[in-house]
Amino acid sequence: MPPNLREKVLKAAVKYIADSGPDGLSFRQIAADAGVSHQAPYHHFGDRSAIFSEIALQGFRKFTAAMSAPAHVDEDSNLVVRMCERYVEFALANKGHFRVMFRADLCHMDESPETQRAADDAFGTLLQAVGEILGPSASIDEIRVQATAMWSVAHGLATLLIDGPLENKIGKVSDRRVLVRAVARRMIDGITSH
Amino acid sequence: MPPNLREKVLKAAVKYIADSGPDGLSFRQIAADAGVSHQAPYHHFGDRSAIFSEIALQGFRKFTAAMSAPAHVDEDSNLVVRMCERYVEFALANKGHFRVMFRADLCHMDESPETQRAADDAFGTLLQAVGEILGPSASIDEIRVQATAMWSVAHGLATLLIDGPLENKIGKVSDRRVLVRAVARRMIDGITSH
DNA sequence: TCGCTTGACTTGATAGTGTCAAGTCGTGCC
DNA sequence: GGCACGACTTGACACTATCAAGTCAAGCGA
Repeated sequence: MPPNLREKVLKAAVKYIADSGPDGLSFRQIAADAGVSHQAPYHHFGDRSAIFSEIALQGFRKFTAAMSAPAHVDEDSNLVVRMCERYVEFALANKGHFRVMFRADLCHMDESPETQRAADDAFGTLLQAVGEILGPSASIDEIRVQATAMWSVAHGLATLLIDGPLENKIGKVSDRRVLVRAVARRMIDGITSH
Repeated sequence: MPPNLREKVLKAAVKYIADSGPDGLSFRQIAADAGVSHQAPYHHFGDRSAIFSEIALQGFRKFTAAMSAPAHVDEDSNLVVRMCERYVEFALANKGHFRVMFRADLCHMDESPETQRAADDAFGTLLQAVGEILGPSASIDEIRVQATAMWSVAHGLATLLIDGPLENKIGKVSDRRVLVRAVARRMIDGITSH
């Protein structure tokens, strides 16, 4: 009866994870909600970890697309600030994907090279952007350190905002933007004044 | 027969989490390993989430202690760099605790006010340290933003190093120190040149 | 000493879970 | 007509947390 059970299951899983986290996720419950037998989803994903790999794969692709999209008019003019902002906004807008993307214990990257490659691409996007800022004179090591710095800030902010102690303290998008920009500004000042 | 089952269970749980993450943790398995019935641990903790709350509580206390310890001779002279370093080193040295501390879904802070308070204390330590750096002229908002920036960097680095894509890339303590210091230096430059 | 609580368990049962192993059933193809 | 194959279903297994009763020794007031 359902035109595409696979999509339906995937969507339900992402929604559940966004609401309640990945741990309580139950294949059987999803199957019951979709009105199919408890083994129907298993047919499409084979394994509990397979659905997480798939979600992570989608997530990394969406992530890379979001990061490398052309600059919008109401975004910060600075590239690094913009990327930090996008990183955090992506995480907040795609909780269901983001919560899985950095959980190696769920994804089993080694069994899903596609997901691994999508993750590498995502990091590549970051490296490239930082390389552009620093200019051609920067060493690969320098770029790597700066990219790691930027990534850490954005990732730390995102996780603290989603699951951490900042969870309910900064709910409004406008407030979040102010915070992210303020934090990222410090970073970029540090980088360029180096 | 065992002098203190509670401690034994707690220790086993922390070790398991450090090795394999919190998700596969089984009360029954721990009980079996300890040579007691499957309900014995349940008597001490009442609930699966209770043991996570306890671990988080211990973690936050150890964390606060580690952060506010007097400066050691081979540490960076800069306070913020030192705190970032300690943060990351704490996370790496206490994976079992750290993995639980920022997982609100596991801890149920609202049911364990003690753990909540310990977490607040930890954030208080950070705020205080940043306040000292900025001096008495800094506004509370400014301190908060800077503390969040520092926290984000340290937290992002720690999580990326423990479970993220940097997991196996920077294993050596010496390399880690170089990276953390380099990243933190950018931060502090950004803060003081503000 | 009797009765009673209380802490530290044990035993048994229940519901829910992922996963293995067989079916079933309609569609398309040679 | 025969047959493979995708998309399921049904049934069973081992494992899990959790509820509900025991058991059993230590401690204590009367």
